[in-house]
Amino acid sequence: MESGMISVDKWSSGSQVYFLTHLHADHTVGLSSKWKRGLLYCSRDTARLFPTKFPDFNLSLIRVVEIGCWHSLSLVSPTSGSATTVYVMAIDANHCPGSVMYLFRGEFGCMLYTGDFRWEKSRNTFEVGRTMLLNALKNEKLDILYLDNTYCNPRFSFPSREVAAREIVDIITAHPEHDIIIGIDSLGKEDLLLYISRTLNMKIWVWPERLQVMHLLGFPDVFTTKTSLTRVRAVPRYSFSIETLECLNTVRPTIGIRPSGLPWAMKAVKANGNVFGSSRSTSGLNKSNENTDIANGSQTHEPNEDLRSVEKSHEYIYTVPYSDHLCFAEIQEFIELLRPIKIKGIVSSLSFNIDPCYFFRHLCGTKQAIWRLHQTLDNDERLEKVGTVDIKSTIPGSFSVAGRKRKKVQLVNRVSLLRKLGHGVRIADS
DNA sequence: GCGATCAGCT
DNA sequence: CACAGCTGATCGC
Repeated sequence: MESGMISVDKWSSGSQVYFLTHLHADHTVGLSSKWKRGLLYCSRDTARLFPTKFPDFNLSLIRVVEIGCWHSLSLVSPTSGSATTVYVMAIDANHCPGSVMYLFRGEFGCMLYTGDFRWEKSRNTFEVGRTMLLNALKNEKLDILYLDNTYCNPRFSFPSREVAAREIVDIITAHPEHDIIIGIDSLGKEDLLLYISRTLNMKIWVWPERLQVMHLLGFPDVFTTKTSLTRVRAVPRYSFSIETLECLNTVRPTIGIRPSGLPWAMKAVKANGNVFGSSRSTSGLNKSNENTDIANGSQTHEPNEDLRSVEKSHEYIYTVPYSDHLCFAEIQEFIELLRPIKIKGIVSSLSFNIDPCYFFRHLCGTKQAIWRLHQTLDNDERLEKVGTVDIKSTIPGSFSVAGRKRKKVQLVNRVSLLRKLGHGVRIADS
């Protein structure tokens, strides 16, 4: 059996300690109420929410990592077998309540695992997080960055959540006689609901389990399970469909709002056949940035803060690019700030390319020799090669990595295989 | 019968 | 397409 030191969002055996970035289901594949493989480190909010997801979990195994503080762990070096100390700091990831990124320092070097995150300059806590990260790094190099590359392609461009939230409020205001339903998940988008509530001075209906989550997180008392108190309801995304909307409209005029970055990403893919295809306007409402040369490193990519990006995809449905993952421009800013030696995406794709190395290798520290090897290859070949560079040769102590895979639908067998892979990383295997 | 995993859907 | 997730079927103990 493999032995290792630390796993992040990865729950197979063989590590000494385990870290969880946030409680979304695709990061907890393999975790269960019967967990007993070792200590589980997470943020305070995640710890607070833990029993709602894993009711019989042995809470004595949970260790809270306070945000912004260095924590030390006494572990056993998988290479030498002797005691070694690892330091870790959690930093707010602004993805969903409790979500954090982890910065590790140890014999393996310095690594940052972002988990899912967003990096919005306009957010009022942005400077706090940025300063925390830079102070923690001091002047030391970041050996490896495990990055949320969900939307790592210049075509994936959407505004800040602040802008998207205003658009959502505008839609609600423009429908004063309508009921409104908003599709959300079991965790995330709370800030959007609070913004709607504050701006329009109304309560928001949520389903009972969701109300419990709101209470556990200490949100203000603007959420209710009483339908009569409000015309705005946040409903589980899985129960949000055209059929649902049509059914509701037989009773009362109702519109649905889908907050998601995904349709914009997908539209870019669909309009061009692939993400590297020639630029073409996809809609009068949504103009993605027309930048195909990012890989050469000569251009910057500013977010579209002022575009009208609401899409009416159906008579009753508005889709708004409110994304809890960072867009391409934010990825670029994040990498330019940190200048890691090596980048590894935590999402790998079979259907279209989102490899951060393809777009940002010119921003990486000292790995030019490796990239140079591939410079004579054509684009397609290079794309395959850079994704498989073995980082074990670059980091003392060695890492072992498993990425979260995106699914490709045509190949059914492949899909079930990929499902097993899940998320996460284990560091410092022997 | 139970939990874990998988298929299929949005 | 599939962010993150649900339901229901099937598998293994």
